[in-house]
This record gives sequence, C-alpha cells and structure tokens, in this order.
Amino acid sequence: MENEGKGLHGRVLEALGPEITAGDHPPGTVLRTDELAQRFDVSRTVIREAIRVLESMQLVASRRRVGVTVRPTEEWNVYDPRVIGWRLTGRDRPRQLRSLTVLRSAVEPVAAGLAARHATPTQCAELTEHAMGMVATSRGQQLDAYLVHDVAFHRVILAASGNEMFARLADVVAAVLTGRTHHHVMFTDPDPAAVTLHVQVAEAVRTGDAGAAERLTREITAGAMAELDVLAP
Amino acid sequence: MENEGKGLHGRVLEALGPEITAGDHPPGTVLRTDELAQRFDVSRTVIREAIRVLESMQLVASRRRVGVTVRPTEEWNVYDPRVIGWRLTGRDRPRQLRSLTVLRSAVEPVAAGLAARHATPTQCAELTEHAMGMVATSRGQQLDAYLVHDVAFHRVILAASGNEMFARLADVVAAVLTGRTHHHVMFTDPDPAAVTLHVQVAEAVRTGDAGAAERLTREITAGAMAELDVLAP
DNA sequence: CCGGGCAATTAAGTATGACGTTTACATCAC
DNA sequence: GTGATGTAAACGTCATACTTAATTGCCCGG
Repeated sequence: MENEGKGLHGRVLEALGPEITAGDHPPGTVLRTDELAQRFDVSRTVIREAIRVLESMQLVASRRRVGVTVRPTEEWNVYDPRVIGWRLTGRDRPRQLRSLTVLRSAVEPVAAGLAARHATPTQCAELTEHAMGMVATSRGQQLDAYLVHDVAFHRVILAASGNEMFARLADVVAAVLTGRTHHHVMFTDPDPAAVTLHVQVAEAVRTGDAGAAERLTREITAGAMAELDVLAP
Repeated sequence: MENEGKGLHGRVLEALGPEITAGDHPPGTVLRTDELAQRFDVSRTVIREAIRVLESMQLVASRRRVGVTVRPTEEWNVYDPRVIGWRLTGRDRPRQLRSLTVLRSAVEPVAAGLAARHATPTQCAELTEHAMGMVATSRGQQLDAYLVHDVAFHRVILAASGNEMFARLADVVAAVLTGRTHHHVMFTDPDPAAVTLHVQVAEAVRTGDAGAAERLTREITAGAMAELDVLAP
C-alpha cells in the first residue's frame, strides 16, 4: 500500500484535504487546531503544519480568535496537483473531469503545434513509437497497455512544446485519460479513428507541420469532449 | 507598503520564495532549518511552517539527515499564484511572461467560445461596458485607465466560460496584461485593431456566436504573441 | 434606548527545550 | 573490495508556556 504522506503532518493532510474538497466541511466551517490535534492524536505543531499547506492551497484561511475557516470553492487553488487528485476521488469527480477535459481541449492542440516546431529527434521517435504502440494494443482487450502508450504520447507532446506551463499539465492529462479508461467503457476497444489521429499527429510533428499537428490534436480532444457528453452529469 | 505575509512564517516565506525562484539557491542547494532560524531570528517552528509551504509548492524537498534541498525547476508548481508572482519579479521575468502568454493564447479563445454560450446577460453587459471603456481610453496617454478595462474584460470572459479552471487564470492574465503595459511601450497608445477586436468579441458573446468569439479572441492573443516577439529575450 | 468604548476571553501565533527517528557516511572486520 | 556496524547530523515530533490579536459583551454616558 502506498503510504502517501511522509510524516504525520502528511497523513493529517491526506485526511483533511479530501474531506474539505469533498465538501464534508462546507465553506464557512471553522476547524479548531486543538480539536484536530485531539482527533488525530498528534501535537498541535503537526496540525499547524498541515494547516499551513491547506492554507497555501487556499482551501482554508486561519484567523486569530476565530479558528481555521474553510474558504469558498471559487478561491481554491484548483491547479494544485493534490487538490486535483482529491477532487477526482471525491464527490464531484464528474465535474472535475469535465473541467479538466475542457482545459485539455484548449491546451493540447496549441502544445502540439508548438511541438511540431520544437520537438527534438528523440521526442519525435518517442512519439511514433507510442503511436505504434497504441496501434498494436488497440484491439483485443489490452486497454491497460493502450493507456500506457496514450498517456506517454500526450506527455511527450506537452514536454516537446517547450512550454513549462504546458509540460506541467502532463499529470493532469494522465489523470483524465486514466479516469476515462477506468470509468468509462472498460470493455470497448478504443475508437479506431482516435488511434489513426495519434499516428497522424506523430507524423505531423515529425515533419514540422504545426498547422496539421494542431488541427489533428483538436480533433482528438474534440472526440474526448464528445465522449464526455455521453456520460454527462 | 504592503506588508504581505501575515505572520512571521509569512515573512520568511516572502523572503525565501523569491530567493529560490530567482535562482539565488540553485537546485540541489541544501538549506538547514537551524541556519534559517538564526538568519531570520525566529524559532525553528516558524521556519518549519514556511518550509512546509515551499514544499507544497514543490520548490524544496525536506529529507532527514540531509536538510531542505531545492528541487529542480521542472518540478516546481508553476501554477501556484505566488510562484508566478515571484518569478515575474525575478530574473527570468521575460521567460515567465512568455510562458504565460502562450498559455493565455491557448486558453482564452476556447474560454471566449464557451462564454458565448454560457454568459449571463449581466456578464454580456459588463463585457460591452468594458469594451466601450477601452475604446474611450484608447487614445491620449490613458494607458492606466485602459489597462483597468482590459483586465476586467478578460476577467469577465474567463469567468463567463463557466469553467473553474479557466476562471482561476484571471489573475495570470491580469499579470500578463499589467506586465506588458508597464514594461513595454508606456508611451504608445494601444493598437486600434486590438481595441476593435475586443468590441467585436463582446458582440459575438452577446449574440451567442461561439465560433466568432473564439476566432476573434485568437486574433487578440496572436497579437499579444507577436508583440512579445518584438522584445524577445 | 442607542451607541461607543473598554475589558475580558479565546484561539491562533511564537518560543523553547527535549527527545525520537531516519539515514548518510565512515569505520572496521572479513 | 565488500559488507556489516556504529555514529552523528539533520529533520520530525511533542509538551508547555507565553504572546498577540480579534471577538464578544459588558458597562457607562448620551
């Protein structure tokens, strides 16, 4: 078992974070450090360090004489990987997946266009490799193997864009792809059209055709959006 | 003077964060909590809380027996508003501005398209209002007033998209626009074409023409990218 | 009855010192 | 040279006392 959260404060964080993002403590709720210390059977010091982190995520605000108040949802740092993770395992997972897919549909095409200009030969090779891997695993219940290549493919695209902000979204995209596979149609093979598009994107990047890379990737993400509408909340 | 950083740990954070993001402590550098406590003349408790926050930003990693090590740049949480702010005031401000502008050029057109579908009448009114404000202040050294409308305009667009991830980028866009105005051409009036485009975007959103809104916004961001190339690092 | 100011109370913030725990590193035996 | 072992250095945790600031409510004057 992955014992995430290295120290005690980490464990407190991994307990409180999901509770807050799931809405167990609605915005406006006040938490007292003493009570938390009692509840988790740790010292106030540990609680305070966990609170500092939650505060840096804008999940809570700590004020003297009143306590630690849960902040309204709109103020949360929704780009923090841990917040994203917690929300993906929580109640409004559908909403979160939708948000992230929309973000993805905005970012990835532009990233692919940039990748067509900036990708190194190595990255181009990796792209075609993973596209081929997707082709090879696209039939016959090999969804897990397919997913690995799919994730890797998009990770290379984002990295090859040369934009650090894009590159840092790789984990988000991975989460979306993984979530889709594991929640959606575990028994249906991937859409052949999507597989073809990935191959074409790899080719467009390799030949430096930014326009084609962007357009093709837009088709991929549009497909993902359409898929999402099928099981809309 | 804005004494940001409410407690002692906040002040330590506001001192250490910029130092790290500016590269004063290159990746791999080790900081010791004791030394920091001495340097800032505060207790180790305070230092530890600041470190926890830096750790949650992935700026540093704290390991036993070795100390607090600065992590490589690629692992930083570059979406954390404070990290963005620090980097914008630091050495590689140009790089950062560039990254953010690219991100903007990916996100805003899609957001505008969504806004055309989801914007409330109130938001439509605000859009036209600010577009008009931009027109009114686009001539004769009123750059500050113009900037206010510009920022507000884009903030409404991102909020009206209905996507929380987009909405949370409003501050980033504001920072880019502000930075551009204050560093670029303080004495040149805004590009008339850009002003017109904003008016047209407001109109497209009002009439629900998603395609036009997206296309026009893409022109705006393309203009911003082009501007950036003029004073490229 | 209302309003302003003063004081009490409360919960977070800080300081300190002690101890626990992990682990890099050097030393020693084989 | 390799592996086991020991040691010390740094972070991690705890308990406690004290400080600070803000809320609350009381009290008094208008």
